[in-house]
Amino acid sequence: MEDMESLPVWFPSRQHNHSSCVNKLLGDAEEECRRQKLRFTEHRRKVLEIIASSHKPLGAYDILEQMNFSGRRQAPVVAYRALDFLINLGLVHRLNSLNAFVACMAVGEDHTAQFLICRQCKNVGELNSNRVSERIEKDAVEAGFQVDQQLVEIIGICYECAESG
Amino acid sequence: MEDMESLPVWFPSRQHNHSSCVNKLLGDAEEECRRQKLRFTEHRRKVLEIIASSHKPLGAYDILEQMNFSGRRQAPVVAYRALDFLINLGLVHRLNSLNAFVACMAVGEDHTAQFLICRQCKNVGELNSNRVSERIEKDAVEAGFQVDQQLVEIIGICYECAESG
DNA sequence: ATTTTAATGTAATATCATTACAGTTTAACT
DNA sequence: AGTTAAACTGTAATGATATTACATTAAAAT
Repeated sequence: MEDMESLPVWFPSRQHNHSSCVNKLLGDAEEECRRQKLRFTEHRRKVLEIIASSHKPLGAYDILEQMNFSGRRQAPVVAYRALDFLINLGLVHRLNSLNAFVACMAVGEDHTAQFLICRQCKNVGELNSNRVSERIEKDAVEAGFQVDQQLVEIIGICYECAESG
Repeated sequence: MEDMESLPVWFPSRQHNHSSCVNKLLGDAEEECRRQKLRFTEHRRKVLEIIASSHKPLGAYDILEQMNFSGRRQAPVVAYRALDFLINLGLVHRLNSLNAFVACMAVGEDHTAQFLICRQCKNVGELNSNRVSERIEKDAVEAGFQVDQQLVEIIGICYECAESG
């Protein structure tokens, strides 16, 4: 029988307002850091802000460019260090098919991040379907494989792009 | 109700003999090229041979090293050109989480390649579960997303590694 | 205050992949 | 067979992504 739970899907709409995302994520980050006694430094805040301001995936060097305070360009490792930190905290995801990064849209909720990547508008959303992750888990186990991590990236066309031709 | 079809899963066993894989793949390649009137050149054959001789994913530069006839080292683009060709033919897959390449173990069979990557022995297999791909397709569509391509990489521990501690 | 741990600054280098263009081979077409 | 077009190769340069190493500074723990 079909599972009838609703899908926890998220995709940025055209009239979507970024600043609320940024605020939410910064809040989540601060709370999470307080809880885990981690330091939310300037670099980390800045990188999170940059990523959260875009629902299109950003490369590490794109982020770096936006980190230039007063013309001073940071070394790549500065961005990568902050990214590692944010990824470990679950605030940022890495898209392996694009070598790029997006803000997590389901912070806190326990989810296997399944990404919806629109190849037209380049926006990225999350389809965090338990049905998918459980199906993968079950079939892998049935095949004798013990799953530690799932990586699901779905490339296609989002609703708005499909509508507008 | 549970779908009872058996899973088309493949994973290299310890006593697995590579040379039969190589032969099968070279045969598949020749046939496919004849059918599509494409040229199966020396570079392409060599790259396929190298990849098929390993079930551990190889980076482009690993492959390149093994292409050195008589000490002469090839330029990277030579490997990438052959890889592109073989990937388009469906004989080789790219693992996005590893920036590496493996031979396809289900040539001809229509499959969405779902990879099982053992983080201990580094071997890679294919779990080509229609149940998984259909679940992804359905849930994405339900979420208003039109799927062109699925990318599923499952990282964990294979049966033999789990057994041996 | 002192010690320890974590984060930063900076430079260098490693790794992965593509572009550009001239030359050659193969296939297709009179 | 000779000509043309298409595909493949050789070679060099460069672009894009990511990590290592190590000295210094800042923060937290004792």
